[in-house]
Amino acid sequence: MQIDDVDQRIIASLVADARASYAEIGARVSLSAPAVKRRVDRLRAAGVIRGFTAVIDPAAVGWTTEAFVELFCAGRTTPAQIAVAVRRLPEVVGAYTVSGEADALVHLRAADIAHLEDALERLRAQPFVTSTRSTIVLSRLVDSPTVVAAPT
Amino acid sequence: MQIDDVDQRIIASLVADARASYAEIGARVSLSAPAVKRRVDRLRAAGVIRGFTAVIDPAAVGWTTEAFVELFCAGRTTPAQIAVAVRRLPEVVGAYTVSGEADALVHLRAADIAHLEDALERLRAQPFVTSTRSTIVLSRLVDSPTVVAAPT
DNA sequence: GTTGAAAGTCGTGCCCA
DNA sequence: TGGGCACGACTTTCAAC
Repeated sequence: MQIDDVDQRIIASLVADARASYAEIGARVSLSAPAVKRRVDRLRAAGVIRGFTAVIDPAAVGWTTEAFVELFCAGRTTPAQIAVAVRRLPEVVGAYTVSGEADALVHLRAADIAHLEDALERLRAQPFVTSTRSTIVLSRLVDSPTVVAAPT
Repeated sequence: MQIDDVDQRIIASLVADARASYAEIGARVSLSAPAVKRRVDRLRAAGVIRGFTAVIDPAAVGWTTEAFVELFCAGRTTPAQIAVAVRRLPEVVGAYTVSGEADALVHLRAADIAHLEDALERLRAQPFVTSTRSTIVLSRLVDSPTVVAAPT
């Protein structure tokens, strides 16, 4: 899909505040509210904008422990298999196939160490997982929900 | 702050759709729109809800290359120093101090390999960085913007 | 792409239980 | 706390330009 820089600025506006009114966004990008709505509808239909979400403080909802787990998988494991498996764990907030020694990197978020260990156990129970290497997060320095190009 | 399970369900609603009206959320949690608004205002003021954002397809905006970079830092480097440095790079979408060999883990998102290399160079230019180890993301299996407890 | 008008919905402050 | 009401603003869909 073609995205011009007006679209970019609309996206940046929505990333900064997803509850902004179309009139408000229009003022920032010099467009009328109906014009903004049409562009947003088009961007949503095209899958560029996947949805709108609230950014929650993980600690406030009791999600205080995080880890990154490197996954080492059996020879003929496909990314799709890994994807299916990790999506079953609600503790998984991110998962990627990666270059290097490990086959995948899984980002876990849990209530506490015990919960984390429990999730890790379920992850290791997958038949294709040969071994794992965990790295506990000590503190969160940056955690942008999404970062998009230049603002207004 | 005290969060009851009505708050939890309101949060879950907003995470699922940040543009839902208060009346809509109220219908799901059996509350009137003003009551929902008051709770949301309170949650925002308390920092539980940090804001509302759009979930963007990174590929659609030209952000196609990702990497995780392990940072090895000089002896007396504080997390605050690392935080300041990584926040200066717009390519950083996440950064954490971690247990294990490395001191920090930085999640980068760039337009392409050249851009990634450029960002990495700027990261390595920090005086406290003694060395880095990069892991390129081959594919994104899961990338939840936020995951919160049980839905409605 | 724009404007302007229509009807319906929503946000939000205020008051009462 | 919660709900109800009221007013103004916003959304959304038209039409016509």
